[in-house]
Amino acid sequence: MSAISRRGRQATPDVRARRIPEATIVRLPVYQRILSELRRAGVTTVSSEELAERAGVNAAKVRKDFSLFGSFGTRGTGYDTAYLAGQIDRALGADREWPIAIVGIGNLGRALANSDGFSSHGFRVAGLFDVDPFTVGTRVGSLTVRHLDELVPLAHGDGGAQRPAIGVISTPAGAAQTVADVLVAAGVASIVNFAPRVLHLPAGVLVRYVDLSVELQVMSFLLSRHAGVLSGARAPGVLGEGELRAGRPGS
Amino acid sequence: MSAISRRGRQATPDVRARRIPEATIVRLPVYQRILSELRRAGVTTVSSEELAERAGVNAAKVRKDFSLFGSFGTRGTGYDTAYLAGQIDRALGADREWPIAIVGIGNLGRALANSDGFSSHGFRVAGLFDVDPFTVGTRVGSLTVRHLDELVPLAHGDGGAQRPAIGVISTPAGAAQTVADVLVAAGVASIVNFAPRVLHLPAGVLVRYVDLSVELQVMSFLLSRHAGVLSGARAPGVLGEGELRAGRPGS
DNA sequence: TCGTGTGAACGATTTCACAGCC
DNA sequence: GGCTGTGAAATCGTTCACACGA
Repeated sequence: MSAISRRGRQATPDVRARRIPEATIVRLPVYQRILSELRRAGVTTVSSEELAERAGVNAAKVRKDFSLFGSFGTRGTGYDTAYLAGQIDRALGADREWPIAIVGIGNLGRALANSDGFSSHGFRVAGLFDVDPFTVGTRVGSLTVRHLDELVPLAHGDGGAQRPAIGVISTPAGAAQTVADVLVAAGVASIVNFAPRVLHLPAGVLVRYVDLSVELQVMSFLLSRHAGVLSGARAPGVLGEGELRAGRPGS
Repeated sequence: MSAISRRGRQATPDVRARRIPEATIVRLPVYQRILSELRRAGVTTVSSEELAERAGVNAAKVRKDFSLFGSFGTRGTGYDTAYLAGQIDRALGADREWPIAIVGIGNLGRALANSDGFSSHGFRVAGLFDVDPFTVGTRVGSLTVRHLDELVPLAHGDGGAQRPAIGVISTPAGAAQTVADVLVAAGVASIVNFAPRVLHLPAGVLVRYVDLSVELQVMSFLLSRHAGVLSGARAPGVLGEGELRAGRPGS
């Protein structure tokens, strides 16, 4: 029960060891994007207020988010856009190289392979895999799609030099668990799963889920409640009037 | 300051008027998916424990989530899978019809148009729009891609009968704001934006954001911290050892 | 004076723990 | 005896409000 034995408690004010809320991490890419735009426009300094406005959050949140990583701003002036961008990159690990393997080269896999978000911030699409004989061998961007069976030997050859840091699953739901097993066998310990399936994996493997239809479902929930309000008793939904800007950016 | 004037406060225990945490709503689709699998497997009853295990959350959360909508279970037995599934559908508005328009028919738009998540739970892809002359006129599934310019007249003709309930933006980031403006002009008051851009919209328009690369960036954050741990001082990241199952399903 | 950085207050969500019902 | 439903406690995240430094 000492200050250090309890996870999350921190006796030292050492910024590098502070626990960062997941909510903060998710906002960093949004700030980063806005900083890029500002820098492209030649803006060298920005206040938490201005940044908050553009990100659709409030200024206190912006300041608190950054303060978790250190003191990046200048009182009375604001934040230096270039310096701040560099610090966010460092916090997100965007200053390293993260080779990605995408498994499942349907429309979604292709969209991901070609997307900016998968080819910047340190990410590099390093391998594309599928099992469909009509897909294997085709080219997507500058890469040729290989058969999934090649993944394990590839990852173990060469002392693991070709092993991807992150595996992305963009297959139909039915194939997701099998693909995950292959990724684990290849020694890939971080998986981002776009298939709507909860994966069962050995402890120590990191998984993050992206479900393309959740936000649609959240929307239908909100619309139903709204409709309910229009046609009957007042029912406060998730959101009250006035702050209808929901979803990720926007508080 | 009365019980009803304060948003979120509720004097009445009326279940239909209770404020539902967004965190709960986001979990409902996951429960729903698991229930479908169980039902297909012929399972008629499930305990909160079992469901929690499969969803990667804890049992108390499952029970609390459902209790917000009413008492669906039977003490000593568990939940009836069919009945529970029906209740979740009702809560999510999946018992109504939600016509969707997808704007931006690249790989992502095509993936969404063909995905199960956009053709079940009450959703129906009702229109596909783009501005690229090589894309307009092509068929995707059973629909022909139309020019974005057709959206506004279509939505206003016929007394609004053809107006989509939800607009989905799957264009490049640069086009997102313009498309959003068109959707608003068409009278579409709910937007799900897959483009990495914060949208500026009139009050009253609901927006939800899906950023395909955030989870990748969260992953690189986690991996950096991990690497930091391996090569230096102990730093508690977002997650401690033992509960590495992060991302959406999984607490 | 202006705007950051941050304790402290607040609000939301999760977890605990157990009473109540089947 | 087993499992739900739920107040109460604990935890986590947001917002306030102001001291402090440029």
